[in-house]
Amino acid sequence: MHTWLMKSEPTAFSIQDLARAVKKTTHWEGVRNYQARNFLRAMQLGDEALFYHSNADPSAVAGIVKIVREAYGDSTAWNPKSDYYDPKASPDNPIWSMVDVQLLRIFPREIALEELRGIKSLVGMELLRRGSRLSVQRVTASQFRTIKSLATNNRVDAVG
DNA sequence: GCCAACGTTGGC
DNA sequence: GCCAACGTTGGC
Repeated sequence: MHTWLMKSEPTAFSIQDLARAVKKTTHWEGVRNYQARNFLRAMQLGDEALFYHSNADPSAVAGIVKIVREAYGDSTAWNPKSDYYDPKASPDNPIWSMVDVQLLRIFPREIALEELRGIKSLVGMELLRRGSRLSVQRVTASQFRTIKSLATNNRVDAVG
């Protein structure tokens, strides 16, 4: 199993929106960056991803989702009415991919970006890199574990 | 293939 | 709302 981090602006789609969705599942549509798309394509059934609220107050990791369908063509790319429309894409040549994710858990408390920056074992994490913008990122197993335990353990020093 | 211009992301 | 960082576009 691999672990990932996926960003969403909560004003567009929050983890609470996912909790309300049918089967707590959604298409992760609209990724329009090649590196992020390639990560989507590398995802395998059962992989887990941190759900990150970007451009939020505060920006924070809010929970965990599971990949329940591997990459397939992102149909919003050939829908002229979609915000994510790409005239170069078509059903025969999707260009862009999406996966389906299902909510695993909403953390009892969010882990804000500022808090993550204070955790020694997370130094070097892609999310914390200056200028990091990638909306789908790889996360190491140990980074994933650290953040998961932070969410249920207030003793930050225990894992920092 | 270089690189300036432009658009977007996202923290602050 | 500002703006740094980054990716993409397109002229040459």
